[in-house]
Amino acid sequence: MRVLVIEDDILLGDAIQAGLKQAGYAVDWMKDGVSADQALSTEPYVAAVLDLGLPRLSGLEVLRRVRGRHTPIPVLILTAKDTVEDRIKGLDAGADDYLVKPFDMGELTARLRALIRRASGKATSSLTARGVELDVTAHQVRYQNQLIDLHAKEFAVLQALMLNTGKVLSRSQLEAQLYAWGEEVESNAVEVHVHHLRRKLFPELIETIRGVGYLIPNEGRI
Amino acid sequence: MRVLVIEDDILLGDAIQAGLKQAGYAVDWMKDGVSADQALSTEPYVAAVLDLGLPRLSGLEVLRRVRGRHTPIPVLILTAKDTVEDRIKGLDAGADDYLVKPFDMGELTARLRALIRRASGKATSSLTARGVELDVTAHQVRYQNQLIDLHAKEFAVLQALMLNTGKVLSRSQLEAQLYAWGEEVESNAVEVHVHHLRRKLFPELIETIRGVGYLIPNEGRI
DNA sequence: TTAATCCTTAAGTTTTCCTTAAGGTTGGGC
DNA sequence: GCCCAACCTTAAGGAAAACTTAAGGATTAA
Repeated sequence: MRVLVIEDDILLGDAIQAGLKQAGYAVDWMKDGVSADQALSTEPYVAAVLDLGLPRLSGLEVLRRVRGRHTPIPVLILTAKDTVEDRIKGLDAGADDYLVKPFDMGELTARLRALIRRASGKATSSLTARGVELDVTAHQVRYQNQLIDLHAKEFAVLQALMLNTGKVLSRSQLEAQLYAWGEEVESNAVEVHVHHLRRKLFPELIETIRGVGYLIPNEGRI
Repeated sequence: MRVLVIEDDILLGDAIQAGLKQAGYAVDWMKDGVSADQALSTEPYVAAVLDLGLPRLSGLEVLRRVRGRHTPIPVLILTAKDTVEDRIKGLDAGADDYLVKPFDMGELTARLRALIRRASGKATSSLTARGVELDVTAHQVRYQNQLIDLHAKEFAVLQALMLNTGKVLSRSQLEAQLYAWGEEVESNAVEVHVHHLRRKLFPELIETIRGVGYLIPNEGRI
């Protein structure tokens, strides 16, 4: 789950980045509109947190460009308390939610979580596939009524696969979702996580499509 | 299209009910949580509009019970302007969208329409020809309701031919699609893959045009 | 800071599958 | 009907991909 934070204020940006990492996201942080726009058009983020007051290219313009490309990524905008006007413009330009500064980190993560879930088209905050239930909010996984202890990266891999049940995700797609810019891996780390998941849950849960990637099959397969 | 409205305020509930009926829905209206929960577990609604402040059983609890039964029905919650907290709890509990009171009826119907569309629309990118169904995202092929296990290169050949149903593809055209620059093949590899496809599916699926190439004929031909 | 936990790395092992090539078969031109 | 070329069929060797394991490095918590 990779998110992009677009914020020019160093103090605030740092706090947001830290808070979101704490919450388990891979976080990229851009400090101006141009590079944010660039990043949004190339990297697979699940959501973006966007401050409307930005140098070089306004937040509003970044948002318009994103929507102009028909990118359906959820965007949460940050506005100052007194700029009701901006907030409305933001929502009109395609933002999905807003927060008024100053705000509580807990609220930010909660809203982001809700946005991501809604965007994925899943009704509940828990995903289920083949008897495995993954609770996004509580960061817990249950199988045969047992709590399974998963490490953060294992959880992230499983979540990505379960959000895309029935679709193959290539190793590089998984990596792109798991690692922020600058923390890429150059080894078989994903393979190892998959291996651990299979051991902690059950081997058939994750299928290997040789030469293509991994998938969790849909229920109802033979 | 049957929807359930859960609202204890008589005035508001009546207005919502009238508006939705106007918009063409069959509307049931429940005024407390217990009966709403009851109705949701027995009747086939396509969506629910849920006020969070309810007597007997809170809206939040109703929502949790619905999701606890893994009912994937879209739920739109109504909240008062000053209860941001509630709204977030609602979204986390599995609501799909929210509206802040007071709201415009037109907006309610618009959002509801969007939710229902999203819930019913699940796009699968699959090709079909002569009873063979190829799902690109899942990397799966089905024939006579059976999953057929294809290797990566076989899948690629079949995909290329199915994307061009009714057209002849020469061996070199196929090779161009299968191999990146620098890994060209200098043997009859494509022939072998075609052979395997014919064996795993059925021989007539892929026709040979001697001296030209291969094709999958259009439906309606021999 | 230390200690504990978790993640990445890398090397060895296993598995899968792709190419290759040789021999058989078919089809069409003469 | 014969011959050549194109295509089919088969099987095996080798190579690439994925699995497994363990250790050291990094990160987090105390």
